[in-house]
Order: sequence, then structure tokens, then C-alpha cells
Amino acid sequence: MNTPKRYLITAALPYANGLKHIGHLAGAYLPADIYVRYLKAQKRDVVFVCGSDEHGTAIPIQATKEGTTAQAIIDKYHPIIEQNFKDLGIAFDIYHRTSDALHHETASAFFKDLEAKGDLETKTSLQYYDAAANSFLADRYIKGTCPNCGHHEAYGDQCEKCGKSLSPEELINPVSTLSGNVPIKKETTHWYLPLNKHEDFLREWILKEHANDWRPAVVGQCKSWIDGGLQPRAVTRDLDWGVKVPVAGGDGKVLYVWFDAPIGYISATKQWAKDNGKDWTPYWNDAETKLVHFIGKDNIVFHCIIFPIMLKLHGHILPESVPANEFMNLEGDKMSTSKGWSIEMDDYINKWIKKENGGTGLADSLRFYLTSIAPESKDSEFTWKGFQESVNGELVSIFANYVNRTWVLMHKLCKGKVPPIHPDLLDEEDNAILQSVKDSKAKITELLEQYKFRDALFEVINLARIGNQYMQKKEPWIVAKNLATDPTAQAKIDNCMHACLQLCANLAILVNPFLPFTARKMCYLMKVVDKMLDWENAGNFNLLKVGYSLRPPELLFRKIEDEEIEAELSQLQTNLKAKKITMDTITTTDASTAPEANDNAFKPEIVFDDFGKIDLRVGTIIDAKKVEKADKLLQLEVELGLEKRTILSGIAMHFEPSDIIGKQVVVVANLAPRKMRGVESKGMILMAEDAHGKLYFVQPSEAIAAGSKIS
RNA sequence: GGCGAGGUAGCUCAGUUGGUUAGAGCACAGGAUUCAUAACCCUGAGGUCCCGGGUUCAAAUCCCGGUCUCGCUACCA
Repeated sequence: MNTPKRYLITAALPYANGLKHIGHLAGAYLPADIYVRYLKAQKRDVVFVCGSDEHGTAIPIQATKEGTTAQAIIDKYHPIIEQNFKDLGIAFDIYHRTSDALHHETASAFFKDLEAKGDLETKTSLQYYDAAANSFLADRYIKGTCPNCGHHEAYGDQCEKCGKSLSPEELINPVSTLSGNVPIKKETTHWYLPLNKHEDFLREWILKEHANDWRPAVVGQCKSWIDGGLQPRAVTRDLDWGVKVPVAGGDGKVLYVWFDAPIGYISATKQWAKDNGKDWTPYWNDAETKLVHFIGKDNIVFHCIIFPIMLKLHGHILPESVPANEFMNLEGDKMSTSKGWSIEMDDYINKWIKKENGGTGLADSLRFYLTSIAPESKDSEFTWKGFQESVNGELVSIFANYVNRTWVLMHKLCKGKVPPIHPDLLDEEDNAILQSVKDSKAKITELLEQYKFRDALFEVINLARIGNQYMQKKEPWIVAKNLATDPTAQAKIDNCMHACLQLCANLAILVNPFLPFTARKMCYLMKVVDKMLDWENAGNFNLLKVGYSLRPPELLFRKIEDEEIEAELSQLQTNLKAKKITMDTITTTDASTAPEANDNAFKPEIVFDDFGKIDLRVGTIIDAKKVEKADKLLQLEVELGLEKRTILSGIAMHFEPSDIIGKQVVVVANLAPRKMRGVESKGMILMAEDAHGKLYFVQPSEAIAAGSKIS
């Protein structure tokens, strides 16, 4: 294994529109922090950068929601997120922000350079435009009905109810959130990054070079994108919140957030270098730097496809690895802040860490559990019960208990001082325990280098288990009963306790990347400086000097009680209900007070003649079947009296074809035909929809002749 | 529908290029012990390796088909 000259480690920039939950923590920040702490203990040259992503349309949207400015939003969340990370021991070398002038300069120059070299293309296209507000509408400024779940408040980029990614074109009944008007389409010019031109490079770099050392899911996802045919991607937007497009024709446009955000890694590095009197350039330009991006699986395409192309074009190094984690669920469901089904870092900190409740030990308890269930190879699940069992059963019972019994015994039998070794009495067990430490260190080191943090942490606990076994065999508390009769008794005790103490010192070093607060507390108990935690010290049994007096025993962690778990579980249900009520309230309030800005509101008045243009008829479904290669479409044959019609309807998720044959429906009979999935649809079925997105047929109260007019 | 990842003990997960009787930790049961946060230590019980075919002397592993979960993507007048 040849060691890189230096490391640059990044963790995904959290979006500064709200609080971040423990799923985010487990996905990117915690593994990154563990890796960095390990590298630093190895005395490697490493910089760990992160920062708030403060651009994009969701920020000004959130501002509107909270009745304030975009600047106020980021100024509110940036410091909270930064502090949350600190409280949980995520030790960035710098936590920067993309609203900073230095970042604007950096991103701006980056874009300018690519533009000047001809690496970008421009293209004119039709985009939604709000004539009343005199502005183009970013995805996030368009609301409409979600085509996936039928939610009325879906945004142009994503539906927050079902979480599906959308494009504005997909929305049903799109409405501008600025004025409430139906947007029109207007020409606009944007810059594009032609991903398609770099396909060969990506194939070579990812599918060949990294086919085996990157995680299967990462390579698989990339392969899927590359094989699917890469398209040019717009890198600018019509918006006034973000980094201004710095070239001619860029008025009123900013860099698209995903173009600007990853450059945030670079500007953060610059800021760090500035603050510390260093040169940032080798970290991004020198081939001997190892760059690693820690992210969640939703970010794979940006960090493995788009950003690498940008880096290559701008003359930077490429990431050596992108260890993306899968998702962490919570008690059987996906985590979602907006649904109230999540555990915010901020909440955990306030409840478990800050109070006299537990202090920093509880930060490590969370780090422990999250690491032990890290979604490294598949989605995993956080349960409070699991948290309790993991902490009580392994962290406390095995690890902390080992340290505690060592300390207590050492004070009882060795006067609180590191006892001497008596070489003539050393036996196989004593030699074996030293060898175990060396073996564990080698294993843990290897696993950490491979980003297998879950397994690495298990090895640390296992070493404590070995310590327990060793002590059990030696039974110093039994030996102590023979002090009067056995002249070698004290020497035997000394040898055992000496080994146990040295093992504790080793445990502190090895656990440090995972549980930094605990490692520090162990240093305190041992009365040693942090320097002892250097990785090179692990595997040695001379870390504590003979005769050195140590502090009295103190518990490293406390157990998690049943009542606390029950409280958390019911809190979760409460949050869920509270959020639901809030959402319902907002929906109804909006409908009554600001009808024009809400698509649940009544549409603008029309005259009778407008209505008269619509030919509504009663029809009877005489056949229904699923459309091939479409999950949501049903192909219906509808009897309209004068003729039979083929009508397609997006209701396949709600009804079984066999169940609806014979049903009477209301049909818009004179709607212009439209082809979907290769089948022409002549007309439209009217459906009613409740607040939960459930669909109902609109039909006459009693069966009447097919083709009957409705007016 | 297409693509990607996953499905192994009650739970959380390992199982490298096919090779004895499929492993670990929790949880559970029994035993031993008391230095330790009712902790530790020893022993044990537990599996149709999602289902069905195929290749092979030999399949959790390779191939084909199906099914379920998650993600990306298409479809929604």
C-alpha cells in the first residue's frame, strides 16, 4: 500500500434550508469523520472540508414560507448546522458556506474558464415564464399536482409528499407560485455542460479503472447513467439567488446549484488555506493527493459523473473513491423531515447530549449505533430499541465495562498505580493478549482503509471482548485471596493488571476515530495527553509507565433506560401527527386566504360559453387493461352510445382493470386526441380526488344510458 | 416498463476466484462466577441461503425465469 502524499476529504454540503437528521449524519458525515480522524492519527496530511450549500431555489422558497429573506434563512440554518456537527464530534477543518464572497469568486472563475475554453454549449429553449411577475420560473417556483401521487402541492423539481423527482413539464396544472397565474412558455438561453462528450473518459475511468475498488452500487449507478446515454445538462438558471453568470448574456441568470455547490469544496479548501497560511493548490491539482467524497446514494451522479467532468476540464485531480452510503430508515419507514418522521441532529443533541442527561458520552453512543448499522451495502434501519440494545449490550457491557472493571481492580489491588511487570511469571496468555492487540490493529487499519467502518468498529469491540476473556482466565480477584499464602500472588496480579491497562490504552487509540469523546475521556482517566492517541502507538504495551498513578474509576457511558426509549417512540408519533395537522392547516388556510396562489383554490371565473365548449357524456367502461410498459396507465374501452372510444387514464395504481369494467363514468368527449405510450387516447375520464390522493370515479347517481349528455 | 442495488438465524449483518457439517454479534436457554454499569466468562439451541429451473462431481456463490424491497428513469389531459 503506497501512502498518498496528502488527502482531501469532502462530505456532502448540507442544504441550508432546514435541520439535518441522523440519516444524513450516518450517510456522509460520520463515516467521513471516522476516516479523517484515523488519517490524522496516522499523521497524514489531510484536510476535511464541508460547508453549507446555500443557493438553489428552495432557499428563497423557504424564505417566502417563513415570511423572510433568503439571506435570513441561510443565516439562520448555517450556524445551527455547523454547531450540530460540532456537538456530535464531526471535526471539519473548515465548515464554509457557498454564499461567501470567496466561493462566488471561485465558482465564477471556474465557469468563466470553462466557457472561455469552449467546454460549455449554449442552447435556447422554452421555459415556464410568469408574465405578471416578469420572470422565468425556476423548477421550484412552479407548483402543481404530482403525477406520481396526486399531491396538489408538488414542486417543479420534486414532490415533497412522495419524494419523487420531477421536472416542471410533468406537473399537472402547473401554477406559478409568484403570482398564482398559469405560466406561459418563453424562450431563454442557457449554458450546458455536454456530458455526452465525455462518455469515453467516464467509461475508462469508472467502468474499467474503478470497477472493482468502488462499491457495487456506485459503479452500477454510474453504468446505468452512462449506458443510458448522457445528455448535455444545463448549468445556468433564470434566477437571482446564487452565483451570477459572469459572461456576456448572463444577466439575470445564476449558476445552477449543482454546478456551484461542489465547487464549494474548492472554495472551502481555499478559505482553510488562507486561514492557516497554507497553499490550497496541491490539494486540488497534485496527482499525489487522494481525494475522497463521502456522500449519500442520491448524490452519486453529481460526484461520479458531473463533477469529475468539471474537475477534469478545469485541470483538477479526480476523486480516488466515492464511498456512497445507502439510506437509513427509521422504525420501518423512510426518514423525512417534512413528514415529521425523522430524528433531527438538533433534537438528539438537545435531549440526550446537552442536558445533565448524558453529556458527550451520549454523542458517542449515537455515533456507535449509527456506525454499527451504517448502510454501507444496503439500506439499514434505525430503531430506538436497536439503539438501546446496541449501546447497552455492546458499548456499555463489553467495552465500557472492561475499562471500568480494569480501573476498579487496579485501584483495589495495585493502589491506583500502573503495576510493574514480572518477566519470570509471564505466560502464554500474556503473550497472546499482546499479539491480539497487534492483530486487531492490523485488521482495523485495513478495514478503515477500505471504508468498512461498521466492520472496523466491530473489531474494536471485539478487542475489548478479548480483554474480558483474558481477565476472566487470570481472575486477579481470586488470586488476591491468596496474597497471604502465595508469595507470587501480587506479582501475578501485577502482570495481569499491567496487561489490562495497556490494553485500555490501546483501546483508546483504536476507538478514537469512532468515539472521539470517549477516547479523550480515557486519556483523562489515564492522565495522558492526546498525543498518546497517535495510531503508531497502537500495538505497544509500553504506553503507560510503571508506577504512574491513574485517576479513580469513572463510567464512560450510562445505559439507556426502557422509559427513555418509550418516550422517544411516542415522541415520534406525536411529531408525525403534529406535522400532519400543520400540513392540513396550511392547505386549508391557503385555500381560504390566498386562493390565487394555491392550486387547491378555485380557478378563475369563466363565462357560460366557455363551459359550453366542453362536451361531457356518461360512458360505460366495457373493457379495461393495463398499458404495457407503463405503470400508471390503463387503457379503457368506453361505450358512449354513438360510438366506442379508447381512452387512456393514469389510474392503474388505484384500480384493478377487472374491478372497473361495467362502471359508469363521466367522459370529456371532445378533448383533442393524445398519444401516450403509442396508444391514442380519445377523451378523458373525470376523477375526484380526496386529500390523501385517493381517486374516485365521478358517475351518475343511478345507471343511465351510455352517451347521455351532461350539462 | 427499462436500468442499478439488495433478499442468508427472531434482529443486525459476514460469506473473496463455485469445494468439508453456511459464519459472527445481539436477543434467547442452560452453566459458571462476583472485580465490574444484574455487567463478564463458558456451553447450547436456530437457517427451505426469496421461489422455480439449468450448468457442474460439487451452487448461498455461475446461467435463465419469477417474486419482494430500495433507488434512478419512462408513462399520467
